[in-house]
Amino acid sequence: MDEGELLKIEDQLCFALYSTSRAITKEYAVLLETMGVTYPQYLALMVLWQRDGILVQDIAKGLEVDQATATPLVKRLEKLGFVTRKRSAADERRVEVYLTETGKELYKTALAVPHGLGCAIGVDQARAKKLIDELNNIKAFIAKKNEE
Amino acid sequence: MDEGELLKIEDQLCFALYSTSRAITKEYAVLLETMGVTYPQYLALMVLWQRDGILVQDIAKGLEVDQATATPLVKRLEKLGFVTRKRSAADERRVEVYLTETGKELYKTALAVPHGLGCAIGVDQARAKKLIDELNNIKAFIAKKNEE
DNA sequence: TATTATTAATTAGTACACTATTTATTTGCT
DNA sequence: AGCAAATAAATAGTGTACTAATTAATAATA
Repeated sequence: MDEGELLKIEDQLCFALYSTSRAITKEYAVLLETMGVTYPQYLALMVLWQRDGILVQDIAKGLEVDQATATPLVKRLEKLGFVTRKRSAADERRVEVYLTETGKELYKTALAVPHGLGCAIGVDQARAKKLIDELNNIKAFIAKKNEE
Repeated sequence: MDEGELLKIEDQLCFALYSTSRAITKEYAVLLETMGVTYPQYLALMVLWQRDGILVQDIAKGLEVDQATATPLVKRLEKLGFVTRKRSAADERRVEVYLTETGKELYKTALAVPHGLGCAIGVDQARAKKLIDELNNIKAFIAKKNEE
C-alpha cells in the first residue's frame, strides 16, 4: 500500500465499523419504533430482562458504557414507564433498577426483533457468529493491552 | 438457539459492532490527542486531504453522516484553525471547505496514525481487509434494500 | 415570466457518550 | 472511635448523530 492510499477513509477498519454500526442502528430504529425505545434503551432493557433489580453500574457494564452514560439512560426509561429506580436499603449509595409490568410486557414484543433485524441487514446466524467472534477478539485484545 | 438465549446482548452482532466501534474510537482518541482533533474531525480531514475545497455535503457523504451533523463538525474544524469556509460565488447556497496551511501540515502527523492504531487494536492488514469487506457487504445490502 | 419545486446549509430539539468533578455513603485502618 | 480511601450516582461541559423544520438560492416548468 503506497503512502497516498494510507489515509483513505474507505480502507480503514475503524471507519467500516463506525459507519456500519450507525447504519444498523438506523435499521433498529425502524423495528423499535412500535416499542417506543431507542437502540441503547433497548440494550438496557435486554440486560434487565436477563436479571431484574440490578444496579445502574451493572447496566453500564452490560452495555460497556460509562456510568455517566447509564444514569440518564435509566432515567429516560423511568420516564417512559418501563423501569423504576430505588435506593438500596443496605447501601444508600446504590440505586436498584426494576422493570415495571409494562417493561416486562415489552419482552414479548422484543422477541421478534432479532429475526427482523437479521432480515433487515441480510446476515444469517452463522455469518453473524463468525463476525461476532472476530469483533470480540479485537475487544479482548484492547482490554488486555489496557489493563497493563 | 432457544428462546431464552434469543435476547442476550452478547450474542448480537449489532452490539458487537456498537461496542467494538466505541472501543476503537477510544484507542484513536489517544493517538489523535497530539493533533488536537476528535475521531470524526480526523475523518473529515482525511476526506479533505484527498480533495480540498469540497462542499459541506461532500464531507457528509464521505463520512456517511447527515448534513446536519457535518455543519457543526466543519465549524469546529474552522474554530481549531484547520479549515476555512467560503460561500461559493457560482452558487450562493454552497459552502466550500478549504484546508488551511496548518490543516495541510497536519497530514504529515496523521500518516503515523493508521500503523499506530493497527498496533493498538492488534489487527494486521490482511485481517482488516477481510473484516472491512464483510462490513461493506452488510452496508451494501442495507443500502440496496432501502433504495427500493 | 411567474410560480413551483428542488437544493444546500443551517437551526431546533432530543438522545447518546465521553472525561472530569462532585456528593453522599461505606470501608479500612490505625 | 476517628479519619483516609474507596465506592456509587449524579452533575457539568463538550462533541457527536439523528429527524424535522427553516432559510435562502437556484432550477424547472406551465
